[in-house]
Amino acid sequence: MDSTREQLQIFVRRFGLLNASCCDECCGEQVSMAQSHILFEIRRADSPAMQAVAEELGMEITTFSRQIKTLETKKLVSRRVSPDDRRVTLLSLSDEGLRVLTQIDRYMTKRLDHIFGGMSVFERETVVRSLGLLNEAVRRAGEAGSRQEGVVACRK
Amino acid sequence: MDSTREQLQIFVRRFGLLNASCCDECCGEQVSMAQSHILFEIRRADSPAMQAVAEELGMEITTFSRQIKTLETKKLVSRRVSPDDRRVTLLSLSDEGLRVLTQIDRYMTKRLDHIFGGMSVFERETVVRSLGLLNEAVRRAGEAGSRQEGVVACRK
DNA sequence: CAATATTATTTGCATATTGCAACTAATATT
DNA sequence: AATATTAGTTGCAATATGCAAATAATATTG
Repeated sequence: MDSTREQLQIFVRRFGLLNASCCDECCGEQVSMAQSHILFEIRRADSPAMQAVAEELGMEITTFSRQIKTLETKKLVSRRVSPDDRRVTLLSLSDEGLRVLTQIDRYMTKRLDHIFGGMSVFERETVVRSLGLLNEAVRRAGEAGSRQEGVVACRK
Repeated sequence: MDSTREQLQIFVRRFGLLNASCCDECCGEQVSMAQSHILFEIRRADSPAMQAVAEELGMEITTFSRQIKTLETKKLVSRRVSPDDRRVTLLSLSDEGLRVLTQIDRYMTKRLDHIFGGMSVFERETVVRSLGLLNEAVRRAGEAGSRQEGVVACRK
């Protein structure tokens, strides 16, 4: 499990770099990595409330609020008041926002193709399946209220 | 490959949250996530030069320089001039720095144990092996000069 | 049903992070 | 010796972040 922690740490870091270079080099629009995550998540959920997205991304609602403001200014995201609860703001991608995200997708996919290209078909399948397992496991571990029971006593 | 991009994106994000909550909740010292990555990398390499670490982490050397200054102030990292080239600064963890990092390790490992706990032994092995493959593949794809040949024409 | 509590979101403010350009010091090249 | 390159630092302006407080809408409760 020890080397697993290391493998994960390194992998996640490298993937982050990939992701960042993508947001940088890709599309002309200036989209930060945080913002690309936001776009990604808005697309994934269907007209999600601000709360929901912020939580999923582990972002302070306050920071999130400001990011959305920026994305709205850039005309990549639009908001509307929920008909069910007028406190709630629902988010959706504008056509342009979707276009930008699609471009990022394309870029990432191309990079990933390249990375996976060095593997055998069998390896590739194994890896993809593993990612599924991993995500599922993280989700399961998370929903049991990671904050509370996950807290480890480790202050000196 | 499409769903792979999605799986990866989500996984990396969630792992990032795990990591962040760790830096937060764990050890009393105030260590940001970026800083924990720096500690991690200094330990992994042996007395690496600033350049090397900054590059591995994909951090601007200028930002990195300041982070190191902070970590030095916190007495978690120490620097010394390279005997071979006096322009070069070599980094190493202080005892305290190592202690903090070890604490973060413990915390992460415990969390990971929990996550992997929901899997069968077989699944676990598959996943760990896949991570190895993935890292290897990313490394290979990276060393061929990802910047140049990886660039995809995608400006509108 | 009025008073109170809760929830969603925004804003002010202080701090931390980042990127770029310019600078210093040391080493390499010519 | 003059010039170029490399490692690292610093100033400055732009962002991003966290916390506390404010606003507005909905829920709860006596």
